[in-house]
Amino acid sequence: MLQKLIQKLIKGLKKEFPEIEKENFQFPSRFGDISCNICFVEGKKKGITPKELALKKIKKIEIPSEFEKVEERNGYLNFYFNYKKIGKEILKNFKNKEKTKKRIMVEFSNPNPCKAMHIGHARTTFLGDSISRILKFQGNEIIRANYYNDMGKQVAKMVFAMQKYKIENKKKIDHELADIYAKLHKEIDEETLNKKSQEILYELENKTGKFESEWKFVVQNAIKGFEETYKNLGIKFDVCFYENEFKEEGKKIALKLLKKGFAFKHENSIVINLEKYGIPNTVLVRSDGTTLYLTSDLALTIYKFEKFNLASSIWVVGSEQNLHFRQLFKILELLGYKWITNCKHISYGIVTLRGSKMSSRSGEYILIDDLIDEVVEKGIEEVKKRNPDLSEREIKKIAKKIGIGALKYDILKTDRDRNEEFNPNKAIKFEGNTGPYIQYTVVRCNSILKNIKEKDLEIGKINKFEKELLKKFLEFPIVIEKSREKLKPNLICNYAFELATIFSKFYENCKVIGSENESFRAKLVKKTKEILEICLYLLGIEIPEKM
RNA sequence: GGACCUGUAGCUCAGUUGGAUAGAGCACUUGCCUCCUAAGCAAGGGGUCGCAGGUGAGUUUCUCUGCGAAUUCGAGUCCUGCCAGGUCCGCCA
Repeated sequence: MLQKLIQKLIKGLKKEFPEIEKENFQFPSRFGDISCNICFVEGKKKGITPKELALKKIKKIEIPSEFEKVEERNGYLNFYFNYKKIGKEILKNFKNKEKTKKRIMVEFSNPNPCKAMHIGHARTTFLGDSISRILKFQGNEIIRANYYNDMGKQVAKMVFAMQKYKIENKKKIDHELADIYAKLHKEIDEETLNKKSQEILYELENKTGKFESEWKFVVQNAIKGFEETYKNLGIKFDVCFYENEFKEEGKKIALKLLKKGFAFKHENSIVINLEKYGIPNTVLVRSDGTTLYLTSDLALTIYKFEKFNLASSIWVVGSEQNLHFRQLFKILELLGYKWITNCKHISYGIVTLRGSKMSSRSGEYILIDDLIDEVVEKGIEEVKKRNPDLSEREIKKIAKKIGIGALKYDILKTDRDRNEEFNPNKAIKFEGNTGPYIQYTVVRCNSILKNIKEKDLEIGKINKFEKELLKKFLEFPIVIEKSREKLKPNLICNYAFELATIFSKFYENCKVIGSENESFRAKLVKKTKEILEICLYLLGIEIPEKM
């Protein structure tokens, strides 16, 4: 729709400005509805100031009927929409164009079975969920994958901890495991810990049966704990991978790399040679024959493409693993896999708490589960205040949607390239630029629509609040497109908040029910609701019926 | 030391392809519920956009046999250098 409008402008301006193209236009613009900088470009060439040129040309310009007027200001041409004419078109349903229908795997969350999930994990989990939704909305077939690193040094340490400490079953099991993991690091010196865990890992990886029962206990219970958390958060996966299943195949690949001359032996370990590509070398197989995370990831990635016939594969993993993915992709390229060009690492900055990174070792972290409890508790309080007649069950249901919505929005609204300072007090706020504010706006929309009968659309005089809404609607497809392209959910947050703010102003100033412009205003309400619903859906946030 | 990311209001963050007078939220001050939900709206103060320089006789990139093409009126946005913070450069994941 916007493209069409700009094309019409270009057609109208072509006679006076032969070189004009769509890059000369800006939407949205702070001045007018669409602004145009062509006079700066052509003025320069002709040696005339933009203002002079603009004033000279402005009278000769033909403006299409979709526009009401054009103004010169500081050398810019500012165009104003004829909202009455284009209103109906804007209010039509948003259609998703360019359905791509590719099969894409999105791997995210990947918690370690010796750390209960903390806020750091929330970022990959919410980002992964949202990115999956954004890609699915485009028409793609998405396979959501979770990868459990159930076979590595951390897990070996955990097994060691199991021998030293008792599980008391007083807390959620994954929390208790996290506690003894932290305790282990506090009480045992690093050298002993390393030595001991390496011994355990050797037995586990070679499947000798030793330590197997402890290992199973740790992994199964940790995952059980995670599943409960996912359920609370409304996060689902289509497939789960377990690192232990890719160890053997990984080792074979390492040997193949060795044979082909891409890797070399160093003191009995196998090292991949990437230096000539400007990437640091790294070990694929330890001297004792055990393998590393990268090694199994090689096998897993090949498996993904072969088994699922993927068009593309995406990993939502923190920026601390940027190098890992460069290495992974380079090695697969060396092995000749063509699909490697369709692999993408979506990285994000760390979540910090009071300026420093959270650490499961030190015990300095906030658990997602604890935060969920807190935020739902607050939700219950707030819902009760406003809806004292509802049943306890009803209240809790609503409170959960609001609380978890607040949490997800808080994490997602920061650009993923940045580190994110997490403030628990802010994350459970329900006012301002928050999830609940957006939810509240939708609930208000519904509350109006409930009391109104749909009539034929008639557009009368349009005031500035109504214009602002129409203009914002026009921006929606651009935002969707951009968030897809960059895979950045925070762009959706920004837009949703801006739209909700514009709507709230409209709501405050324009009575809908029983007004002269009822049919038109009702349609604006409906459209706002529809767009915000899509935004919240793409962010993975549910909408309560009441608030 | 090298690679990547970040630096915008007291705090947390937006800022489109370079575009006009740099914006929110929180916090603080003050108004607004007989009226579609006050989780809202209205008003107010608060800024060296880390610092410095550069952007058509130049530099960089692309392309070609050579010719050539792109990039400037305007920088928070692009380029270079410096400073500060973060992450990684483990036989961790």
